[in-house]
Amino acid sequence: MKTNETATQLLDAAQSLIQERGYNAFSYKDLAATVGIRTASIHYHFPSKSDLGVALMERYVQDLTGALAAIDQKTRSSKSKLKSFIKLYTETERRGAICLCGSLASDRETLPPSLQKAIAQYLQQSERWIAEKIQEGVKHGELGFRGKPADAAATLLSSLQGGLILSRARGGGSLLTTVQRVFFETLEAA
Amino acid sequence: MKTNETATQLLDAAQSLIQERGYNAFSYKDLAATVGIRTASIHYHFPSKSDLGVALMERYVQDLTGALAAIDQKTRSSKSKLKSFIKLYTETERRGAICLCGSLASDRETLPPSLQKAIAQYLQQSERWIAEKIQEGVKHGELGFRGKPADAAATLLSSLQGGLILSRARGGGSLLTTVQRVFFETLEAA
DNA sequence: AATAGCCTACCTAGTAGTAGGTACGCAATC
DNA sequence: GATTGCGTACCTACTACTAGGTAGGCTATT
Repeated sequence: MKTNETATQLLDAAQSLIQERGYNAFSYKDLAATVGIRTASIHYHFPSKSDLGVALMERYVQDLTGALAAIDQKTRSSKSKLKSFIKLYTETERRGAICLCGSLASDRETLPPSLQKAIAQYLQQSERWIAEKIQEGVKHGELGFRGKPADAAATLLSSLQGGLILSRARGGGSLLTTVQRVFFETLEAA
Repeated sequence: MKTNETATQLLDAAQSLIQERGYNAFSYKDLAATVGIRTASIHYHFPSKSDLGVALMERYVQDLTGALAAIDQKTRSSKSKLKSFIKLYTETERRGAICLCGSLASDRETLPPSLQKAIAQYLQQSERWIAEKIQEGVKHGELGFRGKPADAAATLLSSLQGGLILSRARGGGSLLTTVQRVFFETLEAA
């Protein structure tokens, strides 16, 4: 098998496992079983577990950048852009998973600094993008929010990340639909 | 040393470790080092790690029940009750920790069912209490919120739990102050 | 004398990671 | 066009260590 293929499979498997169980609750053994190679061979692609984690977050940040660009391109109104963003989270919720970054952030204190940085970067990028869209929406009279866009952005991201965790703890249901509704009630209160 | 004393010390140490690092990232060895006994002796108090986890969540639920009762007793207005509730979280934030229950909820899929139930109970109890206060506030004309109190309650709890995680990922600052501000802006938009 | 609380000494299973080797493909050289 | 040399992608077998957990003994209190 080609390097990239196996490496990609390993990243995919690791991502699923982290989103389902957490960074400290998966092993190279789990990965090996999923991909169909031996644990030792994983070290060829990712010398250490934290190397794998860093690679995973790098890919995740890239995916985010791509997803945000796609939203910006194909959607016009700020409100529908924000809805598309939230949809990224409701899809994760439907899978019964939590955000890779949220999962890693929970385990933050046990992770190497390089991973901690990647986590912060992902969240910061998300937050900034949300704040931009809110600001635009307010500017164009689409949204009637009088507070600071950055405040609403931080709150939305918090409630999405937390919402995923609580949703799973509830054992199902669409908590994020509720979060979205409340969020737009806040923004549209004119 | 008396049983209760050691057991309490073990619970305290375990709680700190879980709030800092997560359930799967602490061991009886860590506990033993903190409390000053051998790992084997911990099994005398808590035969298995999940027994410890369950005992911990039971205590945490009791603490919550007590805290909510105390708030209900000493505070009059719904708004200040909600503020007192949020203060429980800002104190956790200041310690650089996350909620015990939120931490366990992140690791949910790796935990025994008894613990999963305890987590759900804690969150449900919190959510119900918040919803009650919002409903009261609206009824007494204190809060001008037109949506469902249960929706706002679920959203607030999500943003508090998520906020604790994001705040730590940021490496400081008072994100929850922002969350609180946005929350009351939502509630008071009349 | 019984019991509570902790100990030493051990177990099994699993962890990340390493050492050394094999099979194979792809170039450059003869 | 066969040979040499090197890189890739994987393997088996192992190391050193940690995990939670158990058996049985010692000691101080009751």
